[in-house]
Amino acid sequence: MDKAYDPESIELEAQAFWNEHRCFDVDEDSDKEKFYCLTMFPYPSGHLHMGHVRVFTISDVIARYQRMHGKHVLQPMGWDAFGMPAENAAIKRGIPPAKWTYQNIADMRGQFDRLGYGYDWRREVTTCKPNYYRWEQWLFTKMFEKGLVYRKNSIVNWDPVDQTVLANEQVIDGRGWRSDALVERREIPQWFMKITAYADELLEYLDKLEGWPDSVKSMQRNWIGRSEGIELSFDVEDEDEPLWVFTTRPDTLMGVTYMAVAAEHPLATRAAADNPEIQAFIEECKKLHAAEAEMETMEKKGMPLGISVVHPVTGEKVPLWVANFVLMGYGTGAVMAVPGHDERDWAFAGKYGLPITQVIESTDGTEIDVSKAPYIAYGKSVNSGFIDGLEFQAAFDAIAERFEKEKRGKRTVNYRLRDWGVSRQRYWGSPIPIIYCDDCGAVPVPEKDLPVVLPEDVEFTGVGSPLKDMPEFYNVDCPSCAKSARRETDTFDTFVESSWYFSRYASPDSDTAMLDKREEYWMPVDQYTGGVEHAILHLLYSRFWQKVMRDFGLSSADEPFTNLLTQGMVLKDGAKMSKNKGNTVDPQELIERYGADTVRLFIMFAAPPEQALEWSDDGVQGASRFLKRFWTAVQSHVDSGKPPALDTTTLNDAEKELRRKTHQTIAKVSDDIGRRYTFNTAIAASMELLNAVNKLEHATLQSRAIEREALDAIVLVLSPIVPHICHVLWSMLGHESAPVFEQWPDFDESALEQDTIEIVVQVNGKLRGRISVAADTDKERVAILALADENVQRFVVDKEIQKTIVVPGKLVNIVV
RNA sequence: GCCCGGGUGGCGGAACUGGUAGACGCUACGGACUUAAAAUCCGUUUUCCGAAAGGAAGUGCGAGUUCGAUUCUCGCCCCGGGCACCA
Repeated sequence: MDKAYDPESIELEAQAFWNEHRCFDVDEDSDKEKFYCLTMFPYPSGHLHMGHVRVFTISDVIARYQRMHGKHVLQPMGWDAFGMPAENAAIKRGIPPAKWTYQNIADMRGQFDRLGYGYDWRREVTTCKPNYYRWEQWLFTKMFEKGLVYRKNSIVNWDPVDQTVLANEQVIDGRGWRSDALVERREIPQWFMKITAYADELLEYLDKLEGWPDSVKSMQRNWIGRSEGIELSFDVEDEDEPLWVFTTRPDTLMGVTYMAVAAEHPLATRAAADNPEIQAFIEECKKLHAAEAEMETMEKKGMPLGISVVHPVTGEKVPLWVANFVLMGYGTGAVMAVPGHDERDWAFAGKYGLPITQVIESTDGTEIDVSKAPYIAYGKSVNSGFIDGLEFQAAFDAIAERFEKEKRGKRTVNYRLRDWGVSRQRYWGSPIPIIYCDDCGAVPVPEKDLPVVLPEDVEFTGVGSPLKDMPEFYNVDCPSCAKSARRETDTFDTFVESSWYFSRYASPDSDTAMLDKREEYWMPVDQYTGGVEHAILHLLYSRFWQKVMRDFGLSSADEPFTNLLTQGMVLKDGAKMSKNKGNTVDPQELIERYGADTVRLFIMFAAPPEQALEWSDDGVQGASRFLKRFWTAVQSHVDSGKPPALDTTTLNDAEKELRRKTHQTIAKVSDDIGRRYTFNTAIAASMELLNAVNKLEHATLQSRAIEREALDAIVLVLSPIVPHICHVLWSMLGHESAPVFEQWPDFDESALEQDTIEIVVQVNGKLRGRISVAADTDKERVAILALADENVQRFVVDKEIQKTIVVPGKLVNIVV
């Protein structure tokens, strides 16, 4: 009696085997080529979702594939354990964030194991543990000493009712998500990391990241936003200090008809002092919340400040305005406005009746009317005195020289990138290791006092941070002068933890250093896989920290991730799965019903990894059906006894054909998994081969040998994707070893050769016939045979042939 | 608003370097097996015309380059991701 395919029992059997042989525990081995395969670690929400299943399966397939190529593969797992959801859960259920988080981690670990992922769990990293975050506190104090961190005022969303800082996500239509109160912008002192000091290197190295998708590199390039321009000063009437602005278009300088400053600019503050209307406008600006998308889409508004600014070339007076779209934190907090040649300035000038003048004309003589639309493109200067007739670069240089000579300006490089604000006014995060002393100022916590441990047993109300109500936490002595001082109660942005965890996996137990020698062996990560939503922030911060760690001598790697795979989201009914929409599918239920292999197979088959994946319950059925067919095919093959040895010299055509298909499939799957990461087409090719095996007629003894070769191949090439069933089938096929220990199969070049090939014949690019020719037929002969085709003749007769294109081995196109 | 993707049958997708559009899977329909159902197996399935052979149209919309365009270029529409305190 045949054994039926029972996913659960064979999956537990395979997993027990891997555990027993410690298959996925790896230590440093300098004799072997290492392969560090990593996924973005999950936030321990407590529930495994389809997005997790997708990303971890992709990575596990790559890890198992590389392993079969003889690589020494490290695949670790850990937890991005700090963050807001734990605080929200604490408010809702009254459980302390730490307790909730640790429980979730325990629950999720079991779910991961059931899916058969090959992790080295000895290296598990949990970011909310003091033995982890102490080292980022330590590096922060080193960065403090080196001047790479600093404190400055910055804007937050303030909920006046809950007395809490809100994340952008918690501001809904300008109101606090829980209180429904109108949110205010508030300036508070916060800690910043000087990522801008690395802007040029972060930009330059993008060109060296050949294993990264172009789209991600392009997004980072634009995010850093390097622009070359000139910083120049305008004198302000009745003021000693000039007003500095940065512009990338100094060639339009003569078209300046007004200037604008941010609401927080000192000139605006001064003008508001004796003008209640300006005061009211500035107040209104402060109501806007901090997201850039809001800034860009809001109605552009402004008010004249009653201050005149002197144009540095003409000496004419232009009015100074305050405008809601000028950002204090970007550039100098002031802009020169050229409405004739800038979209936003043009709209603003039109709205408030400010003059619009033309100072650039097109180089090709196109008519320009700046009263109808601004002319943004580069061109030739006009109405511009000493730069008249000059094109962009010449005008740029002429202005730069003049201002530099007069010491009123200089060439500057400006970045869109801003320094990284790492302070969070939240409880569930790593404490920032700083102590404030009235005499010594901000003092970093000395190394011997690290880590600053976050108290885990707290009352959590959701109003402010509990740390602010814990004198035993914040009352400390100044490390420098021993006077009583106050500990920082802000915590780090959780992006700090995720900016270096990848290195810590190499030395997770090191308690004397952040990283040790083992880091040298494993880093950089060879393959990093994660959601495309992290294309900018996480990946840029990680690159920055890697460079900082390198500069502190902790690592010799310039970049953390050699190859990057950004995976798309899992959708259901066209939308992201979420509890709010009620369109979630619980992976756990599916695993119980169909087994881990079916879930793995479906999620890899449904779409290529970079694309969004549309969930389909029917598709899961299909995956399960395929595995049953696969099981049955192997079983009936085994049941009919041991096949004879393969003798390739005596094969009939059908056998040759199947053998060709076997080797084509090995070649295709190797390329699809190893190079293209198109797991869906690799699976499709394997399905085709199985279909061909089932169709083979057993006319000779050799046919069973051919069938065995094909089945062996399918088991091996599918083993990274559906490792459990393949583990058992491999043993059913009589092999003593297990697929995890096997080498990836090679394909036989000679099996791919074909005697006759099919050539497609087109007339005027339209398919009109097919001809079968010997593989070595020359071009001329192919053209003649093509023309002779009956159906082709119908379209060629009575017409003059103008051209015949022959694509060897593929097609003939006859142009009439 | 800005930056980055995507748009192909009833559905998920394939077509890798400009060369046969729709592989593979799902659904639906028809058939076999069964008292019946499930499961399994066989077949059909882009649309239109045609009994068939075959023909016409067709990859979001509009143009262009080319012997030939899902693929390249330009313009537009729609959908998704990111926009610095969600992770």
